[in-house]
Amino acid sequence: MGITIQEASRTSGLSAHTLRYYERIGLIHPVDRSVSGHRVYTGPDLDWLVFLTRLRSTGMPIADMCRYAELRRQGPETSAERRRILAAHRERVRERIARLTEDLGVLDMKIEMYDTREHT
Amino acid sequence: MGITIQEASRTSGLSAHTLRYYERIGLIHPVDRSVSGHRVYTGPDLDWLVFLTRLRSTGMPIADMCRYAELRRQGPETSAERRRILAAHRERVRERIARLTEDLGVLDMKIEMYDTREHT
DNA sequence: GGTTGACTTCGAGCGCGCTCGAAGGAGCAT
DNA sequence: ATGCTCCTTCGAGCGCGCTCGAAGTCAACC
Repeated sequence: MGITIQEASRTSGLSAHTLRYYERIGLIHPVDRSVSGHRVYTGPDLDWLVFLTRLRSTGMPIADMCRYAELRRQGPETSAERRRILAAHRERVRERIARLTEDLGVLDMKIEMYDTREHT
Repeated sequence: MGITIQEASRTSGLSAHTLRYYERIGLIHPVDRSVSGHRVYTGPDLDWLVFLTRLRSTGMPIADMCRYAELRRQGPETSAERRRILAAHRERVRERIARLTEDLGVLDMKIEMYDTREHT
C-alpha cells in the first residue's frame, strides 16, 4: 500500500530530487514514512502531484502553488479563495494562448516569406 | 535619422540594459554610433527587435535566437537553414498551444467542481 | 565654468526552479 | 560480514535571462 519515491518519480515525471524539494518548500504535505524512514506515496499524493504538474506546465509560479497548497491544507472554508486563485490563473492561461496564437500567425507569415523568396 | 537607446527601449518594450545585453551577446548586430559614441537605432534595427521579441514571447531560447541572427548576418545563402529553424520553432509553438488548451480544459473542470461543491 | 543628465563599458548579482553531491543509514544477497 | 542498492538530510551550485551599479565621458544648458 503505497509506492517508493522512485516509483512516484516515474509516474509523475518529476525527479526524486524534485519530489523532495517540493515537500521541503511545502508544495506537498509531509509524505508518510515507512519504518525505515523512507517516503511512501499514496494514491491521493499522486493525484495531487498530477494536478501540480498541470499548474506548473501552465506557468503558475511555485509561490502561487504553495499558497494554493496551504489553503487546501487549511480545509473547506478556504475553497472560495482557492477557486478565485484558479479562476485568475485560468484567465492568464487564456491570455497566454491568445498571445501564442497571434505570434504563431506572424511566424506563419514569416515562413511564407521565405517560401516566396520575399524575405529580407 | 535614428533614435536613442531610451527611445528604442520605449518602442521595443525592452530596457536599455537589455538592449545593450542583446548586442553584447550577438543577438543584434553592432548598432551604429553617433559622434559621441552613443547608440543610434534605425528602422530596420527596430523591426528586428520586434521580431526578436516575438520569438522570445513564444519561448525560443536566446541561444537559438543567436544562431538565427548569425545566419541572417551571413546572407541569403543561409535562408533555407533559417526557414528550417523557424518551422521547427513553429511546431513547438503549436504543441505548446495544444498542451495549454488541454490544461485549460482541466482547469475548467476543476473550477466547475468548486462551483458544484464536489471538490476535495 | 559648473552642473545636469543621458549615455558608455564592464563585471557582478539576482530570482526562479530545480539539480546535484556528499555523507550516512537500512535492507537484502552472496 | 561484505557488498550493493536505495533511501535519507543538508546545503551548495547551476542555467537562464536578464538587471543593476560603479565609474567614466560627453553635450547642453544656466
